[in-house]
Amino acid sequence: MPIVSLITRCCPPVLQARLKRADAEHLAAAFKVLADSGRLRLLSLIAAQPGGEACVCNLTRPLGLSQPTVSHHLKVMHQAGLLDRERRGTWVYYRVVPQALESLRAALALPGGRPRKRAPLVDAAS
Amino acid sequence: MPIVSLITRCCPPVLQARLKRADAEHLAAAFKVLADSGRLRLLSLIAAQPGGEACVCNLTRPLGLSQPTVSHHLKVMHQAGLLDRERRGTWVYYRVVPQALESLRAALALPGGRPRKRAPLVDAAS
DNA sequence: ACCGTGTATCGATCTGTGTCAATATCCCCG
DNA sequence: CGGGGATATTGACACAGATCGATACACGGT
Repeated sequence: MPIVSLITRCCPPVLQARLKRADAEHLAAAFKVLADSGRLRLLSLIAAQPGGEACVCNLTRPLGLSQPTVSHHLKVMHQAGLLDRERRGTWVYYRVVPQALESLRAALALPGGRPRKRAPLVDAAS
Repeated sequence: MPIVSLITRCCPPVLQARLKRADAEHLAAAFKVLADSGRLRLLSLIAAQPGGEACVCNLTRPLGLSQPTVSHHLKVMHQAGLLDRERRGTWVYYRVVPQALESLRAALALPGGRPRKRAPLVDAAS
């Protein structure tokens, strides 16, 4: 089970309740995945690609990392649930899973923030 | 300059634009601070304390870590800008800096989400 | 079935860091 | 100003992980 799925279903926001040991470890594992500049650039790069997807061949050069390293990072993020992976012929395409980032974002929510249902993302003014 | 201050003023959300190398490194450094279960539990524990503050002596035992280790984690988070530090007599009190977590949270915002102004941190209904 | 290209794994290395015991520093109080 | 408790620093160690070259695997075309 990808680590971010665990986050989504079990971990309250850090500042909202005393984190249980296991929850803290899950969250830490998830943030560890983000705690690398190469991976962050990969996420950003993939998301910026037309169609929101990219194959490894398009990612190696702009990152300045070797192909094995890029492949390794992609694997880590895929296993964490941050990236979707799809093979099409010779190429493998990765795309960002927005909900994954969203659940990590939720874990950092401030306690004051209303527990509001997800609805009103569209705000009235503008 | 604390790392999260850098984030606040320079880094766009990861999925919003291609991250520059330097921005990616700053963000990674910030997430690295969160990528430890002990530190997450410290944050959570401090925030849950009455008054939102805690001295080291109140943190060592529930974490099950040695005093030097706890002190080390607190220092890391303080230098990162996640914790405020105040000495009162013999004791040192730490408290969470909510905007710090907020700016990290902002970095994970989805590209669709509107760039809403920062204003409504204090919400009307208590 | 082979070959070439794209991707993943392996093995090795090297840096970073979480951890603790020991020790130093700071501060209050008598 | 000396003692004791609270916090910080130091030094050492072990483990995790980022990186790369070499190599294995997968797929499509010929």
